[in-house]
Amino acid sequence: MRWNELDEEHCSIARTLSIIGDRWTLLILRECFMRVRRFEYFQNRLGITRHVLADRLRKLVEAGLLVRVPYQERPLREEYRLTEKGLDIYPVLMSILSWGDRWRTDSEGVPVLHRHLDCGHHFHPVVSCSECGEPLDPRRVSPEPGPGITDEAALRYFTFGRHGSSGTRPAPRHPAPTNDDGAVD
Amino acid sequence: MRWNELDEEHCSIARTLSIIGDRWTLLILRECFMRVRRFEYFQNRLGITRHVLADRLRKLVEAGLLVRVPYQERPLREEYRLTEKGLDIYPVLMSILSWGDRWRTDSEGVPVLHRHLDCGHHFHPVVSCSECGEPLDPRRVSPEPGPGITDEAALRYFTFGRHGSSGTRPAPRHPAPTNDDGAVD
DNA sequence: AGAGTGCGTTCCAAATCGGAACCTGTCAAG
DNA sequence: CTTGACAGGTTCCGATTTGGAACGCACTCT
Repeated sequence: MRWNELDEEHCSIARTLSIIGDRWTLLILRECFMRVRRFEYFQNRLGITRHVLADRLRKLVEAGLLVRVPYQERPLREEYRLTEKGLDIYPVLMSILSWGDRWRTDSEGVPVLHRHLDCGHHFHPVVSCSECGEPLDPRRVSPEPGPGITDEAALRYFTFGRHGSSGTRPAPRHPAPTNDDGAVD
Repeated sequence: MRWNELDEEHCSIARTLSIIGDRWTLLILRECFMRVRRFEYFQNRLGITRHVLADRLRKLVEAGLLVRVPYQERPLREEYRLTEKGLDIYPVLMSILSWGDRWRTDSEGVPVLHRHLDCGHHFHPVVSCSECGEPLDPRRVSPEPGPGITDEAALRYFTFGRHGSSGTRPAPRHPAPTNDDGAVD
């Protein structure tokens, strides 16, 4: 599968990754949430190549996560601002941050704290169920085919095993879990 | 900044993206949560090049998100299983999925529904504050330097503008917001 | 007139990717 | 004893993408 076919996949994760799943895009969006809006500032803060930065900003505008808003005329200068669609990436960034805080922090402690202005406390983000409010445990979630899936995609995602040149085969038995090596799933 | 310098950044987002911020890694992890564990199945389900798959699996094992667990001897065959560190990526995947469900779903509806086995309902993930439980609004969160940041990184992240060859300059005034083009932040 | 600013584009070498073929143990069938 | 299948890679090559630096352009400021 080539990368530009990804946004035709019948999977919200694949479709989303076709926009934000590259090396620089999420870092650019992080800067946006830090109120960085201009080409030069993105470039200097991130150390990204100007060429790649121009390309990523253009793609983010095309995808509707950013808009160009003029801030002066003569010469026309525009800055990049988050749209609502772009703002809505925030949970993704915070989830990534939270993982990094937990798993990639050295003895010094976390690099950045986040204060919730509504309650006044330092916090970390929690992902929970919209219906009952409980934090999500991946082992307690069951994916099911939704209305927007095709038969072919349903077969691909919901039957275990291989798909492609060699035809369908019965799903293999999972061997009994041997959770003595750090494997937990 | 080159990509392999990213994990030395004093930022949990950059550090995390140095592991999962490439084209394929999150899709591989999505398959892991679907109980896919073997090389051939990853390859057939994702359509990824064997070369790249071998590389990404090796890096995920090195990073501690997956472990290799033997499932037969003669010849030795190992499968890839999520560790707790890998399982903890789940909120990231669900946040990405949720964005895709909201913003990239056509008229057909979402491709995959998720049922929470604890409450029995279809749900979508909500990211909220660990302290007060309210859903997070990015405009109501204030980042602050934490104990693990360096002076240099604090300067970089918390002062607006450019850093690098041309020296520090005063932060520019933000122009008054002109929210008439879809820009919301 | 000359320097500075902001936002790109162009050029080239290096790294990475996609696609296909090939390699290594092992077992089972003919 | 040869052949084929299977699982999990590795090797090779051409195409794409990236990093790094220089350059272009439309202004403004001194």
